[in-house]
Amino acid sequence: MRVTQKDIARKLGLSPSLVSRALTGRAAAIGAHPETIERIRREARALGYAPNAAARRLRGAGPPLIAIVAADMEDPFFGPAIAEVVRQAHRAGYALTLAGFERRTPYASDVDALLQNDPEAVLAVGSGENAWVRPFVERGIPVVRIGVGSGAPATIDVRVDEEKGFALLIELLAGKGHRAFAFVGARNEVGESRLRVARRLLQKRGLDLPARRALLLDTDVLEAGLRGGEQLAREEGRDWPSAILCSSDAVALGVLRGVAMGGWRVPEHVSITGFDDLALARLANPPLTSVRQPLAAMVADALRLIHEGRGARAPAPRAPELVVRGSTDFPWKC
Amino acid sequence: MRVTQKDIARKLGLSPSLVSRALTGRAAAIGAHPETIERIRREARALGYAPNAAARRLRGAGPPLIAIVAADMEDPFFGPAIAEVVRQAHRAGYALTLAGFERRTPYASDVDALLQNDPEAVLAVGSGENAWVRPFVERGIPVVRIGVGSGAPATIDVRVDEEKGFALLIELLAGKGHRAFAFVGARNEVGESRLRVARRLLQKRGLDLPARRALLLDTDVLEAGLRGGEQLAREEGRDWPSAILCSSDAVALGVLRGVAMGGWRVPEHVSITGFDDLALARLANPPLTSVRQPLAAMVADALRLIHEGRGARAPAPRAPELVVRGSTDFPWKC
DNA sequence: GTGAAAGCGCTAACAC
DNA sequence: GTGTTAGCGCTTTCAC
Repeated sequence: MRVTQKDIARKLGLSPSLVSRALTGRAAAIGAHPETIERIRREARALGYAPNAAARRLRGAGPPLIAIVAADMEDPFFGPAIAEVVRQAHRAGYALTLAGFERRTPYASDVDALLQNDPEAVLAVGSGENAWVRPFVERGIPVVRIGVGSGAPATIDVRVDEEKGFALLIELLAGKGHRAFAFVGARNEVGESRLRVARRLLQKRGLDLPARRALLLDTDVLEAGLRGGEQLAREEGRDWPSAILCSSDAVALGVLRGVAMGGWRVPEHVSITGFDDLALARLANPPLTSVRQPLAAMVADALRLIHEGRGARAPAPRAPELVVRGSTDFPWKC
Repeated sequence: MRVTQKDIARKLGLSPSLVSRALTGRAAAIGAHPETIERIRREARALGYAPNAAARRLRGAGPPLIAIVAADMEDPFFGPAIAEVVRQAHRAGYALTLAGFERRTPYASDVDALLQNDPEAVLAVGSGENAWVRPFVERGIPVVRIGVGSGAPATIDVRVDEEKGFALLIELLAGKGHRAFAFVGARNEVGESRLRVARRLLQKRGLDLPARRALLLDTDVLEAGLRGGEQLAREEGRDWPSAILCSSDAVALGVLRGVAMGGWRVPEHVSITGFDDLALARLANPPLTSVRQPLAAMVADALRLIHEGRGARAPAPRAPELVVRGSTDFPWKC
């Protein structure tokens, strides 16, 4: 049997309420005997007492709960992102519960499990579709997303400034003389959003992104990069793209491999860029030029929004930082 | 306010107990009026009722809880591993709670949070040190680990057959004519365990693994590979190792980059192998020869052990499967 | 076939 | 300074 406050009270000949007060620090304020408090504390430690989280929550006490929704944990972005969420949430005194959705659009049972835990807020990590959000909104539970949400009802999104990010990348590449661009991503919210942004920025410079070079593939991110890279490298004619923008580092890793399979060398034949700047980007061959997502700041934003509660509005997108590595160079070096 | 069973009962002019029975399916067995049951169900749906998990747990009802402990979520192994755990646990009807430890040896507060949730079992994902396990063992809560645990008290470990894995890799390499081996890993349970295994197997073939080529670095896995690879590539003399065994794919990705920085080409100058066969292994440049960890089977083993409860004994290690890719070839091709 | 009542462990308002 | 009591939402005897 688990040790309860009642057990401690009985053993010490005191009342459960006093034990509760002593153990939650509310006793001194009330004016309890310091010595009694100490006795209680000691006994609790001796018996290995741990408060029952379910009872606390039922009572409305205890730390507020954040339900984390992770849409695609196979994506290398998620580990670091969730790690950061865990770190910060823990420091801020939140309890966490994890829901991994098997499919990108969750089953009802996934959502139910979350609802039953009556979270203070839901934190969706990564981009995705929003239909599942409705029951939470109806109950007044804020749903904050780190990433891009699509569809109704809207989530409160903490975003990186994709406009800024691609502007940096395109400036770098255009400055080196690149004129023929391609884009590869997975067909999901991130891919679609970033393709839109990249295309617009290219057009502003009078650079075209023809449909056959704007690839959104219906697979996971790693596979999308691989296939997209291969597909581009197979393209006939001599007007190959000299630079490939990718929707994320995970995609870019696949593209690096894909174009290598097609016989292209990076960056001699083609320059490739990522987005996010995962730890892995530095280890790619060649190391990946990318744009660093300020993850810690974004998680902090998200927790602040959750703290603010229902009326919170999405903050300004966070500016990313260009990280130039070996995967980009002048076009057609050889 | 949340909708409770009492609300439904009041609205329908029934008692809370009948509502409870109807909603948990225990009503028909007792012999309640089918029509009443249907009315209750309908009303619950109409009001958007969701049972309160805290109340259920307090009562001792509701699904059993597994606490997941993830030691190092930045390691690319964790995303896929946790994804698999979530999938299977969900199907088996377990609720999950996540504890991310900030440090590999957790703070007391991390452990406390877990204890307070009174889990049915703890599932440690990935290898690590065992000191934090004591409070659970004392309370009779089984701690199952997917990976290698070190120190007391022992966890129930679901392991891949490392002996078999390295035997396959070494056989492949030795068969190609490699005689000079090196090993790179991070200084943690996985690295140490796999180095031991690899060294023993090499010795059985009369192959030496000199200390200067058996590298365990005090950093995270990605960084360990990077530094280890660089260090090996800097080695003077002409008796360079022709093959580098890595403790995991994550390490091998770093080594690929590290040796490239030292000017070595893979596999022309040196062959490199991973361990785990992450999705990323296929995308490395060159693609990584590795050994596939049967993750799904191992997670299934872990859940079975949890189901069996206290007396469970560790199952036989699962045999991995060799996956040969481009990072291994004959020695000194050029 | 349905309801009343007790209790899971904890906390807080209200005694004394 | 400390104890008594009620109740969070749910399930389960036990009674009718």
